[in-house]
Amino acid sequence: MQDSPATSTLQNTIEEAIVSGILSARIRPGTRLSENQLAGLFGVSRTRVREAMMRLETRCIVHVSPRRGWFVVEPSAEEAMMVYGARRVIEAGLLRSMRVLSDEGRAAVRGHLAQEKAAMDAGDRQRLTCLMGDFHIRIAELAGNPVLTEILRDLTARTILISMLYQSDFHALQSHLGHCRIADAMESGDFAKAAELSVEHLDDVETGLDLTQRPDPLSELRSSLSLPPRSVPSPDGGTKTKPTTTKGE
Amino acid sequence: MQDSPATSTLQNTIEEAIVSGILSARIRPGTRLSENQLAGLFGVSRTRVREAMMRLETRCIVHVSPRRGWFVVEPSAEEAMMVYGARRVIEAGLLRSMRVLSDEGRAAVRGHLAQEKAAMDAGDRQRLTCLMGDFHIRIAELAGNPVLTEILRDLTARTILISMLYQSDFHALQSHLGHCRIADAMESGDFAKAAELSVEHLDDVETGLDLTQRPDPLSELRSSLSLPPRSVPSPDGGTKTKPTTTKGE
DNA sequence: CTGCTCTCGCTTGTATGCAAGATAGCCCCG
DNA sequence: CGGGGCTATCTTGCATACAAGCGAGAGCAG
Repeated sequence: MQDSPATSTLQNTIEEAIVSGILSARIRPGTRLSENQLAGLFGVSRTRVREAMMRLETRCIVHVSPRRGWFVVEPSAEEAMMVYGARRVIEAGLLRSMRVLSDEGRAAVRGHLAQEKAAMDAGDRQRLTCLMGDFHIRIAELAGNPVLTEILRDLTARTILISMLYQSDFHALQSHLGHCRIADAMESGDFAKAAELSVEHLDDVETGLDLTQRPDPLSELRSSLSLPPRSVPSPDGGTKTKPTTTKGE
Repeated sequence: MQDSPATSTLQNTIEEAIVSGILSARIRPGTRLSENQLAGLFGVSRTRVREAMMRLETRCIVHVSPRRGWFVVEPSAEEAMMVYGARRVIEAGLLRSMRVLSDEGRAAVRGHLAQEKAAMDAGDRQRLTCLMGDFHIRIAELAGNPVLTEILRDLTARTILISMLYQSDFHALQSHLGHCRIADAMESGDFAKAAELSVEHLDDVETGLDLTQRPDPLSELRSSLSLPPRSVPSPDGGTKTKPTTTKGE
């Protein structure tokens, strides 16, 4: 199976280090990723860092502003909606395509929900964010299609960036309950219902976002000057260029 | 403003040239892509070619065999099933998520089907392959989600590679009729039915593949020797097309 | 004639060097 | 004191140089 990242070890080290940093909410959107810094950090030359960056760029996780630097993407409100839309489609389709839930599958889901609950009780928001995203990846995994799993992993990474940008308050309990309901439906073999619940759940999460709070303080100025909304590097709708300053926190 | 404005135009040129070559079935799976050759062809240095290759590699379109070269992927039978599985999930989910079909949408679909028919009547198999893949991309486009469109584009590219490997006889008429049925369901507003038809259609296409005909004639020998399954993509070197050689047709 | 070995050439892998652009800060001017 | 331009510096962009590995083919031994 060629989809798994096992090609060149160190190369993927850089790439996956950043992805895992995002998945665990340790790297914020807009973070600048200096080639030199990373090169020093990993003890390699810029060449390999650049390669990792370009790979991440094709995965829509990182973005380059020419001659200025690499930045972790800050999805716009439109992109955010697209990502959630894509997740709704894929996850619902995935659940609907499932026929049985194996015993290991059930155990995995149960175990995951327990972890969610533990993190919630401990108030560990960072870990919770990570687990909340992982839940959907787990489901994709037990559907047994690595292609889809890979796709959802990247979408989840973007989702986490989105929530770091727009999520004012984290309705952890609500999300957790959503997951539980989905799991219940799956265990009862009603995958159509699980699919519906999944759509609802993603809707809830998306509604919980405050998409009015702009990550780019200049966007309204930009539009009032009728400048191109955002530089769009890839056909899929792009990321914006933004000064290096992250908004104060 | 669909593609890169002025920054990495050439970069994307190499990448998209290869993808479009695959989408139009002009580049066969297993084709060797020499960095030097491509560099000369595009008038750039190997660096940029390598960058394009790595981007394509993260999209699972190209594959590198260390110190031997870059090759267009030759999906295994398992991968082929995974790709079809992913497409079923995504396309069915997509159709099911649609609510209306705009007038332009209907026109686009109709126009596309007409093109299919024309190519079929003309017996232009290459063009037909291209159009057949494009149909699904078109549908994704009119769902209005660029994220999903992008994903499906890459899956379609892989699908075309798969069909070049495993499709012994091309049931063009059957596929075309499948497309027509899906379009009909969409026009009548019955997207659930369109989704079902789409799943059936992809099933048909997949069933039409001869997944027993191995792209790697040595695979059984390899497995009987308990070597790693297919780390070397093109060991036969006989009938495979070479990059600059136009194969007769 | 067959089979082994060694070498040469061609491939990618990686680092480095130089060029170009953008930003920030300074200096000069009004 | 404020503003405009200039330079200094830091960033990426790209090409090139060198290193390392794999394979094909020549040459040689049996």
